[in-house]
Amino acid sequence: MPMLDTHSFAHDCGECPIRHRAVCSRCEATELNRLEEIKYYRSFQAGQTVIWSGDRMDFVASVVKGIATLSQTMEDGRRQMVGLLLPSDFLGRPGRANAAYDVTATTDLVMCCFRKKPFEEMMLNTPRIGQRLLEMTLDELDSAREWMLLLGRKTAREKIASLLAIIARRDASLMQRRPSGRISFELPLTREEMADYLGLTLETVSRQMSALRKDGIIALDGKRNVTIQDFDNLMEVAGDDSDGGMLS
Amino acid sequence: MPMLDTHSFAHDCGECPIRHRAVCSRCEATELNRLEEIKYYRSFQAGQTVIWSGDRMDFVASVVKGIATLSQTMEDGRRQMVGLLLPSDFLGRPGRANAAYDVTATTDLVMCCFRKKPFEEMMLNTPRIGQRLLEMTLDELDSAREWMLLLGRKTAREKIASLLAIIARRDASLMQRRPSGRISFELPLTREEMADYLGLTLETVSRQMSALRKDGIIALDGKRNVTIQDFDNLMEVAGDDSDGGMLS
DNA sequence: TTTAGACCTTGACCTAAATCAATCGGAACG
DNA sequence: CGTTCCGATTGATTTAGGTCAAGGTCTAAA
Repeated sequence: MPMLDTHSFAHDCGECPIRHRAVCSRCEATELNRLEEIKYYRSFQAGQTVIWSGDRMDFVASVVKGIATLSQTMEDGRRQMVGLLLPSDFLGRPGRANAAYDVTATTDLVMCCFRKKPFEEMMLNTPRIGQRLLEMTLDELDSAREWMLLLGRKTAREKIASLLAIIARRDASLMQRRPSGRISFELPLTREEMADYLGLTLETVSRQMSALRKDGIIALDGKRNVTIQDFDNLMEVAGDDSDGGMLS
Repeated sequence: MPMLDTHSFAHDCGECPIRHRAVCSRCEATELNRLEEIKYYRSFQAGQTVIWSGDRMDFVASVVKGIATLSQTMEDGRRQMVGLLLPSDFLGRPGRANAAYDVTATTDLVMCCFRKKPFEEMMLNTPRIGQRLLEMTLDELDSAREWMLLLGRKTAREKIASLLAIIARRDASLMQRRPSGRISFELPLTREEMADYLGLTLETVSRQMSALRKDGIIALDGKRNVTIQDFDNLMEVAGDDSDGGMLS
């Protein structure tokens, strides 16, 4: 999970990642020192729940390392993932007291947390933080809407291809290059998690992965290591024209 | 489409609706006069396209009257609605040049537009506008995520019930009361639009509406007038526990 | 009053994906 | 070195919803 940059809300934090750079690029030392005061770290093991939907949530946070998922569950157990939090992504909602989703650590996870009250106060004094947050929230909204197209209208095969494309694209962008041709990466999700993300069952996910392998679109090494034989080809299968960017 | 309140970004605009009140409740006359300067109105007829996905978009806007839909379309014509804009809802994305979705007027529509450049400048000087926008965007994100659960995991019957519940809830809230018991309203959407919204075909929508009628959950008068016999009962059918609030 | 054209409903049939069930593979552990 | 366990795969079968097709209903214009 490499990072391009390690700027942070706080002036000298070496761990919080890129997304916050815009926040601190014109930093005022006093405000940033305050941020430093209200900041603390929390770690979670893979599989641990960060917070349950409906629970009181008195912090906001930023993912430093690892992956977390946002999901909603119906009483009978049907579950839908509604977001993936990657390093640098923001969690929490200023101005709301309770969590709206279950947040779960998919891998080992480190979050940089800020107590909510002082964070909100600071947002008022430092408009740039709010502006950055608005930008990020709009990005997430676009991603969520792209995902709605996938959930509502794509076939199982297209869904799988879309998910693989998104992961590949993210991996490529961390290497600072356009995704194209052959790309390999390790899946950060189990089949069941993929299913919950795509609105499918795990059996269907498994079958479609096998089908894509048989059709030479991807290669599989073990369960987790995926090689995309040709990125453009995969995009074709995904039924995408635009280059949307879910994953947050 | 009644409105509770007609406050606006602009100090003395009698048409822009409630959502913006927080913006101008502490208004500084100078800024608001500037807003007045860059403001203009546009009207659309039912069925007209406000803007196509990918088109240059040099304004942001607020719905004054009528309903607009946001939708995404795949090359082969599959369409998914990703949002509904009701009076007071905001359209547009500060800091992005092109529209991300097709925006279509479902009914006759009046929008209050602001040229984007000056609007963005003003956001910098008037943090409260950005704060309000962040709040609204977070609400929309929650709605979108609730919709993801519906699209990914609910049955056709549950989807229809959910949509009816949402429309009923909105209607009730305009009357300033909690939805309960018997509620009647006029559907603002055709069967096809409902289908595009729910990730179904129009035939399935029609069949499920008939089924709900036969089961005594709803009554239909003509195609558009719906009476919910018992709201709590409908919620049961929708499979909802929480009282989420899509529709924006 | 007829005609035309949306929009909606209903039926018959089909298929993609869900469900149910058996098996496999590899890592962890005694 | 076998056993256990968890995740993944694969097969057989079922089913919810899609597809195709034939009317029906209402409005609006001729």
